[in-house]
Amino acid sequence: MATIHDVAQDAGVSPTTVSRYLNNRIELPPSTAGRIDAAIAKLDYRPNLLAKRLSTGKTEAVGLVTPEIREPFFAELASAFEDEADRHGYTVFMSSTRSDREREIASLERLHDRHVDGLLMMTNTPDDGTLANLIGKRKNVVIVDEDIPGVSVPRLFVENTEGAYVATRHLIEAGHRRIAYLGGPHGLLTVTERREGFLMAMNEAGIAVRPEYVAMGSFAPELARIATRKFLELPLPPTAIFASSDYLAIGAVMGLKEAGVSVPDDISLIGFDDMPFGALLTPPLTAIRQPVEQLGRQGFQTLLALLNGEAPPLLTRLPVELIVRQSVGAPTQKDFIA
Amino acid sequence: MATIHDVAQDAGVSPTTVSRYLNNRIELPPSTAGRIDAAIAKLDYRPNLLAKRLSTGKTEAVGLVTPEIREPFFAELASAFEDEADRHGYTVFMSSTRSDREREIASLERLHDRHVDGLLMMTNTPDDGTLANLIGKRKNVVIVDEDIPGVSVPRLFVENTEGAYVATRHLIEAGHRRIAYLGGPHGLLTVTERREGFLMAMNEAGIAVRPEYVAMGSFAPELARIATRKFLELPLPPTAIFASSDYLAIGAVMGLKEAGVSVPDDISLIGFDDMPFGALLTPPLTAIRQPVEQLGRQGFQTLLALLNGEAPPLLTRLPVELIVRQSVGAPTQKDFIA
DNA sequence: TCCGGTTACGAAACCGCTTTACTAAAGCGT
DNA sequence: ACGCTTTAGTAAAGCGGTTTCGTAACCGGA
Repeated sequence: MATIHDVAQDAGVSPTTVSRYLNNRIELPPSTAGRIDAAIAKLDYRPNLLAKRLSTGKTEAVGLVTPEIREPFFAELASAFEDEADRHGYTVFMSSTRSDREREIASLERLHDRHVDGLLMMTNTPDDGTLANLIGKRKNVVIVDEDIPGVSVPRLFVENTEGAYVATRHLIEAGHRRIAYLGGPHGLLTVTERREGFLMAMNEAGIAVRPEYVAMGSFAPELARIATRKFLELPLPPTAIFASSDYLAIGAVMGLKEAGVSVPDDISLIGFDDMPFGALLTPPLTAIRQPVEQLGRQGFQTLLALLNGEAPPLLTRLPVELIVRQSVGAPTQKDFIA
Repeated sequence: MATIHDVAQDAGVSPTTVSRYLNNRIELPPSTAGRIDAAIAKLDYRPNLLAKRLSTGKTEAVGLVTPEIREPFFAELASAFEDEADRHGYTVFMSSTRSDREREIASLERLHDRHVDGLLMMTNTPDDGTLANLIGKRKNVVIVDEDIPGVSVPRLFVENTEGAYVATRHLIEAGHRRIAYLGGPHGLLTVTERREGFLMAMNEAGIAVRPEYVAMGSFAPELARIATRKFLELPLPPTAIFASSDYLAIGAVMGLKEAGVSVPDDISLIGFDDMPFGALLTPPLTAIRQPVEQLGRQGFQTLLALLNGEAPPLLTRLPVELIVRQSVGAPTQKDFIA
């Protein structure tokens, strides 16, 4: 492979000149510039990025840490993030930690190793302080979607509370009062906030929240399925379920289907996320939509601001939106009797 | 940040010694080794990978080029690929080209720029020779899933023909004879092969393929939806549809639902891919499953073999499997009458 | 003709690590 | 006590760029 020296030699100038010419740090007479251009073309010269980076200390690359790239939410966010990065001349290192703390740490180290100029961090397991501690020592980190408490870096979240509130109101306005809630694992910001939004709407409507209508603990569809079955076996089953994530909604759909309960005729269901598959369910899932694409793009922009020495806001909240499809209806007569 | 020089100084040895010690190229007396270890710990030294790479010429990183990381098929493949790479000490650069030729080319250049030691290439738009030309000049490229004709690098495909054959047989064995086919864009290996498998099974069963039962041209659900509506408006509509991709199956489901036709009572449907959402459809989709995970893992292994100077097979075919769910039934009485 | 200012470019140090080639000192057998 | 082999290291030259500092040549004006 040709180096800058080869080009310089061929053009009859010094490497310095070639370097400066290529980086627009010098104005060259057309004749010289022409010779350099010709040499580059002739030798098919491409600057060695490694060398350039070592020399400049900038990598023009950023990292994206996701728990699991397989999951549509993260995949979509990653896609938008990458597109935005690309648009700004940055390449991105994606890594999928599979929610493994070790791998999360490794990706943070990567930043330290100057692989990347900065990174966008996502996690979905509560931090015991390890991550916070590590992030505290690094620069140029942006946290998205789920919080890592105890560090002061820019964060980008959605309006979880507001979203859950709107979802719950939607059920209440449809006439439901016996509303069940499927929540995620304890200790996570999204989980806490969404639960809060749910409680807010219930309180506001003067509806007491029955403990037997609430199931928390995981985002796994399987647990949601089981919890849903339990709801149905209650002497007085709920007339609606708010699944605080579309994955939980899937589990609920499975549980309802098994029990032969039909949505929305027998029971209403609302999700949170609005993943593409929601529209494919039968009936299509009414849900709170998270602005995933924007989360990715704005995540990069925030990171870029950080890299440019600006001071982006420490906390940004993106709005969510209610997408009405067909999984929410009025409670049936039979429920009023029961 | 501490450099190898700082460590050397602190330990009272030369950088050479530290470097060799860290790379296991030298046996040091415990006292010296201890001093170096202590210095490393004390200074929190981490080797600068950029410098190391520049020096060694190896990056220990590989690239993964996908058309669209948002799509479950590629996301899942990427996840497996990354996991396998990680297990072998490689980090991976993922890039999502959005089927844009420019971006595909850029990712190939990246390899040339020594960003990565090698890469796994996936594309889903027919090549006009540009990609083939570029790949021909590079080393350490593995092609997966879809072919780029005209280059001689290791390829990893699934048994497309066999899969389509099995799917078609499954419909025929259920009693169908009026079978429609939804195919993808022309010029793609998977499309050609799957079509071939379909034709094989039909021929073998002595069933003539009616041109009005075949719709090709794209993997977009929307087109499949429209094609499905057309099938239904035929004087003698098909009793079964073979969607040669799950995305096409989604379109078919939409079209059927709109027309109020029920699956599998009125018409049977079979897909190809077996994406996670297939199980969520109503009814759950019977489909040919592609070994996506294995495609990713074996893709990396093949690449690794290439990097190690071995000569992996130029063509590997991974088997597919029929997953029977509930979208295929017998043709109804009414169909026999019609 | 000489001076000051451009113009056009180069030498060399540096980024942080690896690796080749080499050596001082210790250990060992006789 | 001497030569030979280990042992335990080192100096220096890269890898391929960037950047700081500097200068030779030319040019116009007094």
